Amino acid sequence: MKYYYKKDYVMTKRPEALNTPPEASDEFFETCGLRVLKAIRRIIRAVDIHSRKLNNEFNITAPQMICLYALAKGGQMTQSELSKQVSMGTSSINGVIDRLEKKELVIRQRDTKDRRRVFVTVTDAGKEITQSAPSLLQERFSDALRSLPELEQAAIALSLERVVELMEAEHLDASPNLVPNSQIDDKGEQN
Amino acid sequence: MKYYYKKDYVMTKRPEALNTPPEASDEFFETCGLRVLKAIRRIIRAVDIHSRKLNNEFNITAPQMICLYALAKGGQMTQSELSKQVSMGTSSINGVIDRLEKKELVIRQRDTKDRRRVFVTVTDAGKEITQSAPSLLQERFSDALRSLPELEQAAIALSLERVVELMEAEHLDASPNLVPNSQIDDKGEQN
DNA sequence: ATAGAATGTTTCGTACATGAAATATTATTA
DNA sequence: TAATAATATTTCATGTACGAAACATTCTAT
Repeated sequence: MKYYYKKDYVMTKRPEALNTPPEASDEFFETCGLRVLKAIRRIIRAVDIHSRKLNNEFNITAPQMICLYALAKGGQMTQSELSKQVSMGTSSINGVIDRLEKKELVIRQRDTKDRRRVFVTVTDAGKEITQSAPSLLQERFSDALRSLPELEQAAIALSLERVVELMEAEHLDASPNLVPNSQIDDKGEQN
Repeated sequence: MKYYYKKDYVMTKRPEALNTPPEASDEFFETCGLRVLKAIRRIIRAVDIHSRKLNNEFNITAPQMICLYALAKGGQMTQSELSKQVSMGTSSINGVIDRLEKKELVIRQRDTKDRRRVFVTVTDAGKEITQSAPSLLQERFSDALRSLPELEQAAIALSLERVVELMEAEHLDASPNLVPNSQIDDKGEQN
């Protein structure tokens, strides 16, 4: 029910920290908090710009690629299932699927048993894209990341996940489409 | 000059990794890279959701707050100047200022000397908001962050900034509105 | 002095992303 | 069975965010 970390990657030095810490000086925090916030904004921007570049070069954006990839990997799937897989709201997904469908990388088919459900399936053209460019998403950023020492890669992943944890804790009560979370990560981390 | 990690915050169970390291196995990377990417997407989502919540409760979104705050702190400013301050494109800023202007938290005034320029100024109502709610932006996320031990706060900030560095490296060549960067950070980090 | 370069802002088209409400379908239960 | 509840998708309004192009104004070199 509560958040947790992958068994192997845990912060050392965390036990006493829990006892010592209370008041990190406000001054220090001011710097740090703003640094974090600013960094997040810049990351968001960089992600956006990267996605546009993808779109110019390959006529597919990052969110579209992510959905296509998840569908290719997970097979036929309903939009709400997909939405959990990729951490997006159902209405956001809907637009993305619209665009993918228009490009014929994906088709929608109503379930014949329960006609409320609509399955989304990757077409052959769609599959081709995911195969020929499996790391379009990651691209040079990935190369850069890969070039860092493993330890630092892990540390970055951990920090980001920590931030996610902090941020999502706020919203657990407020996101209608979000499932409790124990549901989302069926295996410690969805996907 | 280089990034480093505080000695205390290292992963457990990873010591051999230090000796093995050069070529992070693709498998390891696969996990790590995807973890990072996924974490980033979730951060983006959390930020967005947080912003909407702000908007519901206080009728002002995070980007609007950020701009207002930057204007209050930096004083009268042109939109392109602001855009550098807050790491957003000029056309994005324009929309945000439109909305702030509509709420009368800000006014636009043409420079009488060089009539191309338009200064944006915070109104009294705007100032009041920035003062009465200086940390609306940060809110509970900040409380959470503040509650972490200093060292971990620092580690998180560092990791995020590392990610920014990696991501922005990709785009330096491709962003028409972006200034070289040495210009942006007048002191290693703008603001 | 004037054509054209440079600078600054705004508009336009597109895509994302969300929550709320509308719709469609199936399940429940009185 | 008929009202109602529950589930699933879609539509709508809003806001962010960007790049390219349109405008407006000033500067510059002829």
